[in-house]
Amino acid sequence: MAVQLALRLDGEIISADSRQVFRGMNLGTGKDLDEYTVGNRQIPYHLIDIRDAGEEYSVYQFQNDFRKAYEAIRIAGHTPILCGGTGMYIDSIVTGYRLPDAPIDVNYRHQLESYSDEELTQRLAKYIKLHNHTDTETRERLLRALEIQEFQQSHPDAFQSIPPLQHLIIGLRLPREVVVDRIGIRLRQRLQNGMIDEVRRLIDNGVPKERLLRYGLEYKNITYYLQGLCSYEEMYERLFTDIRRFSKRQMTWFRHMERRGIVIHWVDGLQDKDRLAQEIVALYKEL
RNA sequence: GGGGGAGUCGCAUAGCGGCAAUUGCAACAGACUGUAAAUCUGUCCUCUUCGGAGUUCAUUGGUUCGAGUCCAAUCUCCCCCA
Repeated sequence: MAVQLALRLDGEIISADSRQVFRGMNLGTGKDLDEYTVGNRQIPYHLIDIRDAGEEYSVYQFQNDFRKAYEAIRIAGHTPILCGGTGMYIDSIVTGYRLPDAPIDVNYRHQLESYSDEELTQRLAKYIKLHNHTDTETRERLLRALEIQEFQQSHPDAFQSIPPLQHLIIGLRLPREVVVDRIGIRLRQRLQNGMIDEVRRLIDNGVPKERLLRYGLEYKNITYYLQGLCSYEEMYERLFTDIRRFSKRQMTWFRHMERRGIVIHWVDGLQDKDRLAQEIVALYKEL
C-alpha cells in the first residue's frame, strides 16, 4: 500500500522497521524489495539495507537516519511515506522523542563493574521511574540505561529530537482471522523461498548466534532449529504463534498511541487496492 | 472373546474424601523513550454493586455431614492376549 501511495503522491518510502535496516536479512524481515518496482517505475526507499547484519541499531539511530532521509526527500520536493512495522520507531517520530546523544562510556561502565544488579537498579530508580523490567532484566541493558541517564545529567542540552511534522497516520484494519491466515500463508512461502538458508548464511558469515536470537521471530526460531534444538515442525509452530503474537502486540502499541491522543485513520484493509489507495490519497489531500 | 488402563475449564496436564479445582501452551488485555519483530505484566467456567452468587471434572444412580476423588451400571477411547 505504501508503494501504491508513493505512485500517486510522488512519494518515497521510509521504512520504520527495526530489522529491515540490516543487509542480508531479507526473507526473515519481509523486505519484499521487488514490490518497489511497478512497471518501469522504481519507488525510492530509505532505511533498508543500511547496516550490516549483527550491528547494533536503536531508536536513537533510527531517529537520526529518519531525519536525514526525510530532509532529502523534502528537498527533492517529494512526499515522505513512513511505513512499518515497529511501533516505537513510528512513535519516536510522531511524538518526537527527546533522546540524549549518549555515547558508550567505557570509563563509566568500568566504575559500575563492581556493583550488583540490585544496586545498579536502585541507582537507576533515582533517575527514572522504572516502568517495568525492560531496563533491568539484563545487565547489558541496565548499564546502558544508567549510562544514558548519567550522560543526561551532565549534558542536559545534548539531545536529539524530531521537530513536529505535519502528518497523517493511516492504519489498515483487517479482521483478526484474515491476519492470522495471511501470516500462515506468508510464512510457508518464505520458508519455501529459502528463509532457512538465509539464516544459515548469516551464521556462516559470522553473525553471532546470540545476536540472531535477539532479532527474534524468524531469526530466533530458525537459529534454534539449525542448532538442532528443535524439530522442523516445532520450529514452524513456534514461529507461527510468535508472529501471531507479535502482530497482536503491534495493535496494542497502536491502541496505546491512540489513548495518548494520536489520531490514526483506520481504513478497511479488505477493500480493493485501488479504491483503498484513492481513499487514503483523499484523506491526504485534506491536510 | 479374555485381561488391563483412561475420560478434568480450547489443547495438554495435576488432583487419591473438604476445590472453582494444579501447571504448561494457546487465547485475550496491558506496559513500553537507546536490543522494541525485544522485554515484561495481568486475565482466562458463568454472572457480579468485586463482597460475593451460581453452575462444573463422560453419563446416570449410590455411599458419605461432604465426591473430580469411593462403589455400581452405561457410553466412549487406548493398550496387551486371543
